[in-house]
Amino acid sequence: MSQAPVSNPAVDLDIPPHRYTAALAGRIEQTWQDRWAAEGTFAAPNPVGELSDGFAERANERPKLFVNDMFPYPSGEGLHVGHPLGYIGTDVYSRYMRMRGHNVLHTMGFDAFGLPAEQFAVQTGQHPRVTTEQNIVTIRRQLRRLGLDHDTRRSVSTMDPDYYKWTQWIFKQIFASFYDGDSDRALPIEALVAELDAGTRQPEPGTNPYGVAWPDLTARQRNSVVDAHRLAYVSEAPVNWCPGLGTVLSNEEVTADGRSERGNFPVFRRPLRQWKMRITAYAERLLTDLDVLEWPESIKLMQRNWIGRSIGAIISFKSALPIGKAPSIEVFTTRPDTLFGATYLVLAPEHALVEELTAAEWPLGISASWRGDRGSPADAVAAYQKFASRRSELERQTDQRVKSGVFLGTYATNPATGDRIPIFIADYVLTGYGTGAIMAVPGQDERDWEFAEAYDLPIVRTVAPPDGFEGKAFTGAGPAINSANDFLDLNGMAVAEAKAAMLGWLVGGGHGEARTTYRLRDWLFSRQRYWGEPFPIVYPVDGEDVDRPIAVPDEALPVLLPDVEDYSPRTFPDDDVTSEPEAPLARATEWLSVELDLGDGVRTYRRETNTMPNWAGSCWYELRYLDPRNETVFCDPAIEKYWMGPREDGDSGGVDLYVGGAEHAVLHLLYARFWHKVLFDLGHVSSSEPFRRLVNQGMLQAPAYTDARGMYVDASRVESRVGGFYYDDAAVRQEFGKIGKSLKNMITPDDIFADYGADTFRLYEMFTGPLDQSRPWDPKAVIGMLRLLQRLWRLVIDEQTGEVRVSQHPVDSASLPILHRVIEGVRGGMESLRFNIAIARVTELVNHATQAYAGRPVPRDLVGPLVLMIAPLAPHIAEELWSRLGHPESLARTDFPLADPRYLVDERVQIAVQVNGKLRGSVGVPADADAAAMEAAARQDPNVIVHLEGAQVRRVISVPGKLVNFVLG
RNA sequence: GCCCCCGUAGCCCAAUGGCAGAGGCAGGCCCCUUAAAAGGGCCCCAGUGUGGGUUCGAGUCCCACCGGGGGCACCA
Repeated sequence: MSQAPVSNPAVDLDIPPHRYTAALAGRIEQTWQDRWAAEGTFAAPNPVGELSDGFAERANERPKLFVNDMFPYPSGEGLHVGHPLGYIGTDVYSRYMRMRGHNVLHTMGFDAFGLPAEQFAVQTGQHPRVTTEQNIVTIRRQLRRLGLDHDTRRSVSTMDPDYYKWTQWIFKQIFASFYDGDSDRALPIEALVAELDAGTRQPEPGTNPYGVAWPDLTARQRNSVVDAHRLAYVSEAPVNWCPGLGTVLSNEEVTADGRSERGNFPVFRRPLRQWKMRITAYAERLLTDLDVLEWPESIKLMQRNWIGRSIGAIISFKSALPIGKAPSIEVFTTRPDTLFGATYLVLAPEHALVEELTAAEWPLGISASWRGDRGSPADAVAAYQKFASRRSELERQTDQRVKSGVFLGTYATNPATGDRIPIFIADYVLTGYGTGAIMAVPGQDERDWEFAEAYDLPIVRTVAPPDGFEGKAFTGAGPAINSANDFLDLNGMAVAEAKAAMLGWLVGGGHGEARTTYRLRDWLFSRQRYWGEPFPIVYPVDGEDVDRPIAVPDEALPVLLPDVEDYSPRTFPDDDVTSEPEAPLARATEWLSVELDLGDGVRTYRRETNTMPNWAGSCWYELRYLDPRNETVFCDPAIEKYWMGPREDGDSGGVDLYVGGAEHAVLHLLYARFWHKVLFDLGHVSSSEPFRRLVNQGMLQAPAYTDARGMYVDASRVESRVGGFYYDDAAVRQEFGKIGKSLKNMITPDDIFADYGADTFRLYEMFTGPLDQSRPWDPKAVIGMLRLLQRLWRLVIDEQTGEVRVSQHPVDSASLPILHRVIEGVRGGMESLRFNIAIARVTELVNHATQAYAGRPVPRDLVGPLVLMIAPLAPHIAEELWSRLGHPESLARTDFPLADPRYLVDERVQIAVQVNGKLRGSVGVPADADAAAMEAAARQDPNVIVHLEGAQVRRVISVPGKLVNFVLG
């Protein structure tokens, strides 16, 4: 590597030949990027295995640190200036911590599967792999140009078969497991089968629909029962079908107004046979383990809300059907105390008991509204079910929540009152929550009140509203009323007390039990798309186990994504409710059918044609970074333990610092926690959480401009003049918004590299505020950081000769306290991720040195620490100056400067003197002056004497080193 | 409708409950320059969104409201 000084070509005679310009910065930066790559400066050694070279020198006896960014989706536009905000933040932090002696792992990969790549590929007619690979090349170049300290050996891409082989392997692990409620963890499915065979365990409720016990089931039935316990399973259930995208979506991918998060298409609920992951089994652990994570409270709150724990009771209502078959209806309620006010029941339209509970004909005297104007209950129910299924979530919103439903013609008995109450179906009750059925208590529930008003049902208050209450349903706290029978009297009790009393009575009488439910639903895991991981699943085409999903053996992994003629998904008109999903892989006719010997001879199987959602690859990528080339295991346990293992008892372990956008609060971050916990339960990882500490970087907003018509104009062509902004001499209006094509305000890092260099760019992005705060990108303010680097450069390098101009003299005594205070401040800023403060401190020192040593060389002992302090922020210029100061080695592992405490305390300080809290003077005292000495000094101040004149001093507040306050009485 | 975060100079941002300003941009003046500026220096600029409260003392803690941003929303 050439160490010949780089200088400016003599193009402009007026600029000093060795001034730090953007052009010079660019040459320095690329030189150092080459050198870092050639020397493997940022290679983080593993304790064992292929990447363990250098562990003894670089890692042994040192603490480790695993810093990770949410990896990017490689879109066609490359990066804009908003993307690197977090990447630079983790880079500064990891460089700082490396200088603090840590073995730091920092790398970057690509979340390469997903919808946009597929859509882009369809548009351009190229294979998504080709376009995605091109995009990755572009982004890798941009990341390198930023000077990030990535260990590039560890980069992964989720579309790489060597990577998705292990995504499929983890899927198999999940598929081969069930959740054991007794030990509260996932266990291998074999353990379940063994216990069922031994009779020490019964199938979970709802998993054995055959009406006979396990020993009497046929082999096929047993398979079905076992499969229903798996953590990854196939089920026929209402799901989010999005005709506009041609695929089903998970709940997390549907917005509150019933549209797809991507593309904003309407979403419909309809029953389809799909793969799901039993994330609900982990609801409680996903909730409680949030407590130990160092995450932003807002993100924890969003996850808590999403998981949505409700504590309440299951209550059983007997139906009044004719002799023989009278099923009980189980409802979930958080307010068992209001049971005396339950005047009707409501089932979701899709509830499993609806058919059974539908009467043959209407009882006498039923009003037309209850009957839905139909001749028979069966007609009314069928019509209503059809109506409900055809309504998109969006329509349900826009209907202003007008309540609708029909009567089944059947009654149930309120176990507390013994009253006969009607059973309805209505779409305000949701299938997937609780038991899909409710007891309606209009007196204490607004929704039930509205329905009761619409259908003229009785309303009984069981909680006394306060005097003067004029509302309808009363949902607040108050004493119970109208709540007594021969065996139970709740009247007068407060809500909590009444709940407990009611629950005791319900349990004693066999009418119900305590129950906690969660809003979280199982994760819909299959997609009808091409560009994703194929499932490692096949189905026998004939025989006893026909159509049973079977995992292919590990040796058959990866199941490669086949090439198909047409990888575009089959999409439909947005509102085509009746359309059916159609997987592109079903067109790969040769791939579809496979001959395998899975232990019972060679047979023919058909492959699963759904693909995994693009969240799958990001559920575990941080683990693959640790051991990216391992061909026998997804990650060596010893390596995982080293980088991610718990630090002490009770610690979750996980990535030490994870930085990314808040938009993944309940998608990626919840799914990744779930997968990680399964891997933990099965003994594959030692950490129980993937990300110990999370920081959300803020969003960068850039100026955008609208013309008189309100249309966005190209921001790069807008000129700023006195009195406003102009585009082609026409006045335009400035606003700030998300950077991107739609606002025509794209700014790419490449532009900034060319105009200022990467170090200036890095400094600017870190300077505008704390990492977690959103801020505007002000194109005109970038120059300030270039000026800073120019001043720093001038302290070390003579702009005319290019010679190093530092002196060997000691730092003068006036500069020492400043130097050490700055060191202290920079450390504080680095550690709290408030790099803006670190930069301000460095600027202070640069400005001080510039003035204090104007016209004479700056001492080496001042410049050295200065260069090291700016190194994490502006690593290229720091390396260059460090090298020119005579150090042959990279500064990446040089100790970060440490403040000498002797210089942090002043000998004398100015303290404020207040009288009644108002500033009246200022006096100098020795820094270690005690309260009495400070008070004595304060009393000497002429202005203070005036204010104390003739007054009674009631109290004196003395804060050492800060102030004295006289409180007059 | 409910929940969370944020309001400090023209702008971006600092300030363990203790003298509101560290740093940068913009603006003004000066130096360097034939000239210019992406060079250097100096200067100007707010009483902390509003109203209460706690305190000797509040930008900081508490309450209410206003403004901005985000999340959730028929979840029993």
